[in-house]
Amino acid sequence: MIKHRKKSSVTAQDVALRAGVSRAAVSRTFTNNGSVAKHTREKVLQAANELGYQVNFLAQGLNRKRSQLIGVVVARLSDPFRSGLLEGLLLEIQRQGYQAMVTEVRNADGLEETIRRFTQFRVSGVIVTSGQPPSELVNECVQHNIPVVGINRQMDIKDVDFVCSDNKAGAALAAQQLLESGCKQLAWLNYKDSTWGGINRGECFKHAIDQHQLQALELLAEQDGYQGGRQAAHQLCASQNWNIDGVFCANAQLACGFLDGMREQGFSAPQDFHLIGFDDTELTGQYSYQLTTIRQNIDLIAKQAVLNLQARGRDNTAKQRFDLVPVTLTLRATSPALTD
Amino acid sequence: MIKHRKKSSVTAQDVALRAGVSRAAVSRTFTNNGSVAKHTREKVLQAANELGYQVNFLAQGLNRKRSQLIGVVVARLSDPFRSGLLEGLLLEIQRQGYQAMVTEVRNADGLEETIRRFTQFRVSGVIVTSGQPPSELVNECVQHNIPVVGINRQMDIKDVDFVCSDNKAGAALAAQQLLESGCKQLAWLNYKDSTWGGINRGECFKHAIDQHQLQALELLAEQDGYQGGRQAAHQLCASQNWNIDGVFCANAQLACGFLDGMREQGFSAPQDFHLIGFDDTELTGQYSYQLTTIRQNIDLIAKQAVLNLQARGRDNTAKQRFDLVPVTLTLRATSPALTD
DNA sequence: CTGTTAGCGCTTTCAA
DNA sequence: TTGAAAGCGCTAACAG
Repeated sequence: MIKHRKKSSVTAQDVALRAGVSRAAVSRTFTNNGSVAKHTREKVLQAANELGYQVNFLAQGLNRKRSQLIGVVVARLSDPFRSGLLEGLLLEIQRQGYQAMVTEVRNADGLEETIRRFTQFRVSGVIVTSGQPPSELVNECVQHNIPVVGINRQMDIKDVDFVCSDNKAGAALAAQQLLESGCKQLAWLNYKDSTWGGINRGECFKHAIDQHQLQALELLAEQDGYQGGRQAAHQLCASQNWNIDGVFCANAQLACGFLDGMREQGFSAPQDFHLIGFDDTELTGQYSYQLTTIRQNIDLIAKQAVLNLQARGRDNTAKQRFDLVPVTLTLRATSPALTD
Repeated sequence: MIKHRKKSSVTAQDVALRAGVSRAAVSRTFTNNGSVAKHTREKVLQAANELGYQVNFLAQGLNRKRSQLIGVVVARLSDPFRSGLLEGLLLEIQRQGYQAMVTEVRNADGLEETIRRFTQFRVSGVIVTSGQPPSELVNECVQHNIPVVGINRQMDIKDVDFVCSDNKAGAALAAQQLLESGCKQLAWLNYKDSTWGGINRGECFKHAIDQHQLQALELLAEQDGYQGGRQAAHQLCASQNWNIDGVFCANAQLACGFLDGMREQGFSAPQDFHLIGFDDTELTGQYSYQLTTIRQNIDLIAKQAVLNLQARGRDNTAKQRFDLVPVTLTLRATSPALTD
């Protein structure tokens, strides 16, 4: 009775044996690395097929000192823009033949731990969509030759590439639209502990209307997201004789909340005021909102992020990059197209 | 001049050398596996600290034939429920000390490729929140001793554990609420190519009202999501003398779309009809919707899923599990609480 | 409790 | 173009 030792998985050795070649030949055909004779290659492929061979990525990565993993840091996926961005990133990462490791991070400690974990898996790159990577950690990545790219983050870290929606252009578009629509009293709504992206948009907005000798009232929501926007609206209405007629918001959630908050008080857009958000999520297009927004090009952002990772993977001496991704104005009901 | 060879990363060997112990001792202290004298342990820890040593997970996994990775299959993250579920899963996966690999899958081929990739990384488990894993692939997992759990999927695959919201209870709650609110003509709205979860809810709903000698009109949306619901409403209104006064929807997106669609035609809930959705996403609670829904307990689902993975990892001979996670009725404006 | 040893499965020089 | 051989960094018997 033959003891048929059941191996848990087929290895390159098994394939080599069956194809009558060496382990090296198998490796070569599967990585398109060295040169393999057409004939050998076919033998290997057939044997592999018959055996159901699959490369062990752990072993491969260990050897190459680099896995085909890309680490992605996310937070607050409940925000549709953020989940949309993640979706875009996943698609692009997969399209380029990588596999995404994703971590939800709640605070700076979490970020640190996460990035450390990423390096332990020898990822090919790290994409940060939330939080500010501590420069010490980034250094660790650089030492391991792991490229890091930040999306919509403050661009103040050495050795990290950034891709960011063109907040300045977006703010200018919003300002232009509001002013050309005849708004006289503008306001800017943001979460009080906003991320850099929001703050940056606000600064750009103020700067844009400053050109017209105007100033924006600054509304700071106590909470983030929908509820924050709603409460901000309530507060605004509670204040005596407010006369705002044009509002620009740091993101779509705030904007929708603000719109609803105003509605609760009996005001609506565009009748009583104009409203422009930022992000253009699915929600903003819905009948009950029909929000005019600045649209971020998620696909492009994702593509650019992965591209940067790859580029720096090839040449880590490249100069730090700051990519601005164009945004567009999506006109809907809350600040409709101008009809000359 | 000493040639100081710059090693790219610190290995257990380096730590061992510095601490004056063997490589094995280092391994032991870091995996809490064998027994280590307190003193040795401390020496190792200190040396590791000084050197900035981090376990190489690729090597560890290769050796153990199992990485601390968990593969998660997702789709259509634009649906808030789905992104919420992913968030819950990420949190739980991390809490249990694993790291999530996530793949967005668009079709059956993609699922197959993905699961294969997961096995190549020797994941500790696979969580499928979208698509139906081909049983052939599942077999491959089982061979590699990789547990698979499906969430809200059809429970018809051998060797896969399932965790699923209690659709039956949810449908019953919805039916009860609608009937007790005085609705006489019920309808059930679903996407025409719905996933199993939706279909199952519908069947349960029909069954529930059947007990009261009632039948539900079946509304099938041509599209999924918000727009599908909206169009379904338009279609309903276009049909002559419809007299529906209570609607149950397969998910929140459809429900919100339906509500908006009806509003566009001049009808609203709860004045003209009652409406209950399924999922209870952030959106459903917003002022403009205030949808009464059946709430799925995402945290529990996530917890249960990871638990099942772990349990089966320990004992893969365990009996196939079908876990039902309780749901609750969240009463809001579109079908308000009964006031006796 | 500790060190020695033999791999895990793959890639990659280096000669042939 | 091919094979032999030396690791990648870690774990897990096994013997002391």
